[in-house]
Amino acid sequence: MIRNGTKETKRQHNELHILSAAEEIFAQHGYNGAPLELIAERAGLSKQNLLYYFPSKKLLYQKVLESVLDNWLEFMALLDQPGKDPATKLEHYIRGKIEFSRTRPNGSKVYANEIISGAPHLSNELKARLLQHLEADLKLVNVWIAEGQMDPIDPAHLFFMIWAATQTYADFSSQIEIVLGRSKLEASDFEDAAKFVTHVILKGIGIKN
Amino acid sequence: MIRNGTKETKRQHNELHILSAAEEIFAQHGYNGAPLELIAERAGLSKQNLLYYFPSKKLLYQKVLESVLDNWLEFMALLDQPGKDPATKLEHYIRGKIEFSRTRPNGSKVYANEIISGAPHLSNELKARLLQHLEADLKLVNVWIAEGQMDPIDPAHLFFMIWAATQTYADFSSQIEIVLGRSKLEASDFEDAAKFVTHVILKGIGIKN
DNA sequence: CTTATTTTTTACCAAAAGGTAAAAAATAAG
DNA sequence: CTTATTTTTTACCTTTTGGTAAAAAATAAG
Repeated sequence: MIRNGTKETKRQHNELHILSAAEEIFAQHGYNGAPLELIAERAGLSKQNLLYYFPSKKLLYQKVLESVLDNWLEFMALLDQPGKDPATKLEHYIRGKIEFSRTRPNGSKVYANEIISGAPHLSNELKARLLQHLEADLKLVNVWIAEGQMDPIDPAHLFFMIWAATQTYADFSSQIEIVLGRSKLEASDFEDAAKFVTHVILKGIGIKN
Repeated sequence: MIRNGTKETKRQHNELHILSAAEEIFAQHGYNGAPLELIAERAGLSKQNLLYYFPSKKLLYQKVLESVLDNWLEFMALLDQPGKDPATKLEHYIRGKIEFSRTRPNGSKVYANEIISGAPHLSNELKARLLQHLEADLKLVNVWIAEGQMDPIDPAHLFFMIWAATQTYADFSSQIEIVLGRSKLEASDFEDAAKFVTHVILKGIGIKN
């Protein structure tokens, strides 16, 4: 068995390339509508060669999903956001989510597709991980409410709104592009979005700052 | 040729039944993942018989999409909402969208899937219809801003937020169910959602009332 | 009752697509 | 250079699935 760096690096390189191609094609065509051949072509190899790295379509898809969720959860911890007051932490949280939509729109779309379909491929482990992270965030918001730093709203719905309002710039980009008259959303559009969402939500839940 | 009411009614009845089944199956499996046979089964007839009413899968899908969008646009006209002041009109608008999510979740999912995939089946005619309706709503909000009845925000982003925050209760229901610990969202959940979204958005854009 | 029309069923078909098996080629190790 | 290991290619195979053609059955018209 070969264990040196070079070999491992080449395999990893190929795998990352395939995962990236898969994320794009799955985002555009959905799980069922994405032929392995198209993913392989985008990754620059043959379907059979792709199957050598990922023995099945389902497994490839799950790896993509896992990678996306890992990335998504990075931005999840409200407590870990810079700043001390709720206003700063929430703004960073919202900006993190918008940034995710901007830099990884395909990942967002794959995830959205999966949830819309009833999350048939999402493992219980991933679901648990998501819930666990959210628990901590819900608690923190409840503390803020108890301290009178914001209106007494239901924290769960707050997160539903933040997720929806930020992800829409990735998932529904084709619609937003039409409305804004863009061929593709630009950095300034995402900045506008971040400002807007932050303003409305912070003010809307009565954050004092 | 037979032109009496009974015959026409039977055909229409079957077509509506098929459209309803298709909406459900397309929502759950996406366009490519939805076999005609499954739709036919759900509608209570054979695949070939379904093909008698809708000569192709694409055509069936487009009819579903058209029906959903028609329904969606009904709730679009901000001006037509009851009430005189911005607060009342906006609340009705938001509640209409939430009601759409509650009563036609499958339609919402089909539409979401279509947009996420880049709207490959959405005709220019439907897109134009959507834009036209939105234009009027954007103008109205701009008037409200000019009159100093609300903060000077970008109306387009306001609508993106309202759409996202309301549709999420249909499209992402599987995730929301997990977080709220429900096996299925209940009427009270939608009422909570309507109250929350209305509160945060009206307050967030500085509506005076 | 007979004929015309509509609806449903039966029998197929061709293309797409996921996956397998094994040979061939490339690469690394000794 | 020879051998072992990894990667790529070639050749198939099977199932799924959208769609067609025509016969059969049901229904309505005269």
